[in-house]
Amino acid sequence: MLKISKLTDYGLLAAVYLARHSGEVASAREIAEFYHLPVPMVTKVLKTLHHSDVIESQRGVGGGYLFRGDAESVTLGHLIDALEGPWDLVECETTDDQGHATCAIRVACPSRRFMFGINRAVKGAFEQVTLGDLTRGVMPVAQIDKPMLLSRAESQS
Amino acid sequence: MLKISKLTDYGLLAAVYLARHSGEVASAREIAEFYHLPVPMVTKVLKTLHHSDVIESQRGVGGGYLFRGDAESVTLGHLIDALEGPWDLVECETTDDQGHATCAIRVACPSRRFMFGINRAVKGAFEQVTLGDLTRGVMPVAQIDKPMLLSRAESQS
DNA sequence: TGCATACCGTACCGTAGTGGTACTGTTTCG
DNA sequence: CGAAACAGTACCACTACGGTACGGTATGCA
Repeated sequence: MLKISKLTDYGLLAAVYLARHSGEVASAREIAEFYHLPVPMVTKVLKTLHHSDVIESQRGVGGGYLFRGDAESVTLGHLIDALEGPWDLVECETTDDQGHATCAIRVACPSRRFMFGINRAVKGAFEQVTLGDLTRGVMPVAQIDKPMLLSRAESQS
Repeated sequence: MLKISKLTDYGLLAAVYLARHSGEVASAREIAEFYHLPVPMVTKVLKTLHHSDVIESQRGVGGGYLFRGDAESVTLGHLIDALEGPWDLVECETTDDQGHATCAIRVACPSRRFMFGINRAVKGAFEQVTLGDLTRGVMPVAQIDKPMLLSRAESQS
């Protein structure tokens, strides 16, 4: 349905919260209450972010999660990768462990090289937005450079 | 899971097929066999495209579907809208019949004005690719103009 | 007139992913 | 030693997706 899962959505919110309070420890409950979200959901997503080394965790009383580092060097693409796992707009794009495309309808592939481009376009857009932008509430505007686009298509065909 | 549904995928393939044979009538089976896809799936998606007035249909013996018009004036965004229906990256963005946002977690909204931007960014990217590009197998490259982006954010806050 | 072709509409179903909950550890601090 | 908070895993209801089936209608041709 072409939408980000709620879990990923929550993850972005949590990441923004921690980035806004950079260096400070915040418990899962604190974040959940701030956004009025179910605590278990937030803990789940925080674990995921921790596994991807986006945030740090501190166990025990007074523990929680914290973001330490440069918010400008963490991209939205990075966050979504961490939260959604490997993803692609179309199945044909997904690759297995060896990096081989697991293509269901091979015959179609040659007739839609464009899908690779669309996929890359969206990923590229995500890659250019940083966590810092998100914390500042930035509203990015995507553009596709048409002329460059066409020349690219020729050179890569 | 942030991916286009297979039905939409099939729809794009079908649209490309018809655009490549512009003005000619092609049956659902012809298209299905070309891409090695199940016929009922292709018919379903062709009906959808027809409902959105993207393609025309001809019933009876020797009938089928055909694309007539300017492939350059049909955008990828248009096609995806037709195939996926109204969509948004996050639920918070979706609006009801009156255009009001049906927001589950209202408190979070102010803290993520960025989501509107991301959403618009992706839609904007889709809007700049035409059916003509798709038939030519173009590989678009998305770009976000960062400086313009920031000034926009300020002016719109 | 009859029949085959092909679109039209709708309903159905198995499966997988999503959203959410629960429970049992394990670490840390007071 | 007990409360707070993370870690890990398992579970479940529900929805959407992918796919199929079937009865209906319009068209062309013999």
